[in-house]
Amino acid sequence: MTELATVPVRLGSRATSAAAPHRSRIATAETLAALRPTSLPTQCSNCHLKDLCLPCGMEEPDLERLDELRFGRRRVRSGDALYHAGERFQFVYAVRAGTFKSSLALADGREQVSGFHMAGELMGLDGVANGQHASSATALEDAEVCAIPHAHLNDLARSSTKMQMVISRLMSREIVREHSLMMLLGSMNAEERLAGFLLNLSQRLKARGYSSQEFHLRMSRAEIGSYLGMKLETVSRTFSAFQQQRLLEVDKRHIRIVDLDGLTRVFQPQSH
Amino acid sequence: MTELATVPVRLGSRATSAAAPHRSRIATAETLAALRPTSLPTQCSNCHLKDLCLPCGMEEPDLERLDELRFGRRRVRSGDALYHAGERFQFVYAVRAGTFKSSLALADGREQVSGFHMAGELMGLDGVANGQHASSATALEDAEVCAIPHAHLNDLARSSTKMQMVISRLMSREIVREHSLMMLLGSMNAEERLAGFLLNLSQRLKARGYSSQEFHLRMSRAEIGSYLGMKLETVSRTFSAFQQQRLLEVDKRHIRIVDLDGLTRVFQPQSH
DNA sequence: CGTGGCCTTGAAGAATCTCAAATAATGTGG
DNA sequence: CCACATTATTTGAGATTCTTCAAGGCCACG
Repeated sequence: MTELATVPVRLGSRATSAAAPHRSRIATAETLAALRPTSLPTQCSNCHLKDLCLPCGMEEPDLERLDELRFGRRRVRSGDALYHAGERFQFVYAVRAGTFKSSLALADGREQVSGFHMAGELMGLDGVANGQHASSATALEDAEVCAIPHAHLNDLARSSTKMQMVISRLMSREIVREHSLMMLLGSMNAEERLAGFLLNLSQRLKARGYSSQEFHLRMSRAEIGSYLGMKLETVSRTFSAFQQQRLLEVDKRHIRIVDLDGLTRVFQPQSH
Repeated sequence: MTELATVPVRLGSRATSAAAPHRSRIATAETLAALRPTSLPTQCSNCHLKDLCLPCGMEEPDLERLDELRFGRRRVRSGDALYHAGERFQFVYAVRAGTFKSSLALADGREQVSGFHMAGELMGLDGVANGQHASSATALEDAEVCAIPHAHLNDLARSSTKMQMVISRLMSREIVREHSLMMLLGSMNAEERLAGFLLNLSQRLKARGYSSQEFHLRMSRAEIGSYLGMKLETVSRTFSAFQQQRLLEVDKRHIRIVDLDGLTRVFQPQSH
């Protein structure tokens, strides 16, 4: 659990207090720990993640039904795998706390990271296709998930139109997510990719109530590089370049977005 | 309809008659035309694509239920769009004949191709997420699709466990497909990408009863390049390189795989 | 206080892209 | 059916981007 208490937030020295992070907290070990030890009855309708996770967009009659869903929670220590590629697919996992990476082992032993997942996001849906997980999921910090039996989820989907919509929408969202990543990989250079990555991260953190301007990366340069299709040295160089362009302030894994518009322009160079 | 009668198969001059294409036909305008004008009642259980398409893996009781699904067919002329990104999502489309590309228009006007689809494959599932199509689908040759109302599909899914499984499995398969494409884009060089692309195409053609060794590309070098994240000149050069390595014989869009093992080794350099 | 993991940076090399030109195939309109 | 415009493809040469190899720094941890 101690591996979470990494870089203490000491940006005050360099960060201007100007860009006031409104009603936002920086995602740290403490906020995570706060969610931890309680052993509530696991019910979606009470969950603090209900607007992000499975129940997202559901109204009372259906939401109630969702509580019929019985599932357990599971802690995963930093660095441990939640599941491995090839294992039998039984559960869909919803992240309660912490961050995960999805990855595949390539033939030659290298690893290809295919996604990062944070609170409220679902993992494992790629296992539906063949009944076995197509990728592995590894915790990047101490984490907790809800393990939802896929069979139950299916039962539930049959019981309500709304429920079914929600589930298939979640799967579709995964497809769309990968589409946009493909665009990133297929047609963008190093700066555009990293900018896109950071903006995406920033938005997702914002949606979770954290600061969208200042955050702590849970993944290494190598993992970012694998995800974005570039070498870790290139990731590092690009961070440095952004810093020099006064778009970011970078201190190891601590990132502060100084010029959001600028970063957005890097990501989407309008016309030519 | 005439735009289909493109390159007449005149490979005999260069192709050794040795590598006998067993029970296989080369996908041509004629085979396509053969499927055309009939106006049968549209039923999945009779469909010649039933082992590839929606009904794949379904047994009698469920298969029968599938025939309750009412949907129309639609012809799409070469170059025309079946749907555009942003349009309201109403139908899932199953390709009956012809080939499509999925693509997104980038901010700067360029196009990013995100997939190619052939007979028996479903298109449009990325629209479930937001109720509007996330990409456009364009016919690369005269084509025909079944337009399946998404609402009907959902009704059907609720009626049978098996049916539901099949549908969610299809969506999951899409996720897995994109995973592997991401790996292609993220960690492979030009030769590995093109080899992977050709091997994938080859397999899919084989599954449809066409020759896996000799086929006609429906897409341009630019489209292949966009899909694989490389420039059209690089695609062309890589084709030439493969030809020189005696892996392929290339005549414009006509491809013959001469050394399948060799091509596979290019794709998957074991260890290194 | 030394070790190992992670990150940064430099310099050289390789892969890919850009620009340019030539060729071939296709379609158009007389 | 021909001249002409158009598009797709191939190929070369130089520019650019990214990777590879190498070295050094920082930091947490034992």
